[in-house]
Amino acid sequence: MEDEVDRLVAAWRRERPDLDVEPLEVLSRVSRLARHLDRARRLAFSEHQLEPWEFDVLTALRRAGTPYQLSPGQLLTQTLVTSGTMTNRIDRLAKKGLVERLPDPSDRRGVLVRLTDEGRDRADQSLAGLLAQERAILGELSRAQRSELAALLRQLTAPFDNIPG
Amino acid sequence: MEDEVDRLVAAWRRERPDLDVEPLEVLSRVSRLARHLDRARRLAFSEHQLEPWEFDVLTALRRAGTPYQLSPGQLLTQTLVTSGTMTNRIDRLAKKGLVERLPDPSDRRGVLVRLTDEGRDRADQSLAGLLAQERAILGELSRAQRSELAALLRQLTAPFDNIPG
DNA sequence: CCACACTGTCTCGACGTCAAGAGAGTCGAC
DNA sequence: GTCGACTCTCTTGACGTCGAGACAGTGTGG
Repeated sequence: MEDEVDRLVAAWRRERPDLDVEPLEVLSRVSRLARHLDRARRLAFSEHQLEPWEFDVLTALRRAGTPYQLSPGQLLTQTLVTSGTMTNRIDRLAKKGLVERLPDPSDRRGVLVRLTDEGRDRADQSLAGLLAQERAILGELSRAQRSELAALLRQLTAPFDNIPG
Repeated sequence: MEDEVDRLVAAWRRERPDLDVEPLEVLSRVSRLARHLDRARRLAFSEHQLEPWEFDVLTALRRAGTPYQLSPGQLLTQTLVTSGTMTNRIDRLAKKGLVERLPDPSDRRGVLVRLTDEGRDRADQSLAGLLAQERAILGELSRAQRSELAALLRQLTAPFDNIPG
């Protein structure tokens, strides 16, 4: 089945036959798919009265395991936002009672963000919802294809995740 | 090589061994990679004094071929933004002299957005820059792997692009 | 020919993000 | 010890996006 990127690539080949636009076949699809996923996630989370950004922060803390706390800096690397954004997110989640800020006992510059009990429940509930939705989207692919796809994507993400930039 | 999603998935398996988090192997990588790509594109375009959103609109018009014009509605489906956003983008591009608004002769509700000569030049220049950068990112993969990856991604994007949602 | 539902674009206010930089605290070299 | 480079978090102001709705124009069924 044809998608929007097929049309996009065909158009470039007509308009700029001098250029090799093959990279777009992969990376434009990644960008567009991510955009579709954002929209789908927004819808899925609205049933739990949760925004995607709230989910990202709460689940990062949930994954950390007891006592469910991380520094703002650790949250930055997991969520790929800037520090100003993270300060703002923590403020709002704290106001809603889903996280709390504690001083870091071992570094007085530092802060620890800890999940409250309610925050933990919300994280657990919405993760289940997200997985259900993602499974539906991936229904197109066989198990073997999914693992093939994951492996190829890992090759592209690893440099970004390991050489900080 | 391990990436951040490997760590994320391992953490979930430890914290929530009752859940099957395999879908994250694919879709979390897509979202994170898109975020890294956004940052990289922002950097690449800054050499051309162009924002990513400007690139998206100008190249959509460029791809349309002479006379390089599309309706705002057509631009929406290509760029995956809302109509309010597109109005705003067209305003700003028009103020910079890169596009102009013309009345649609066949529908008096409608508008046609047309690329100016300068807009066309900027689109052409920055496309070349983007492709160079993307080629560097994809250097990790062989030609066969890239086409395998493109085919798998197409299966996921096609439903979104064809069943409007 | 005239309702009436629909389409295409724009307006508006609220919101989240970013980049740049400030301020407090840490730690190694000397 | 203490100077200076570095790290960590937060502040600020500008900016872009979104969602909801307004409005003009279209075109179809009765």
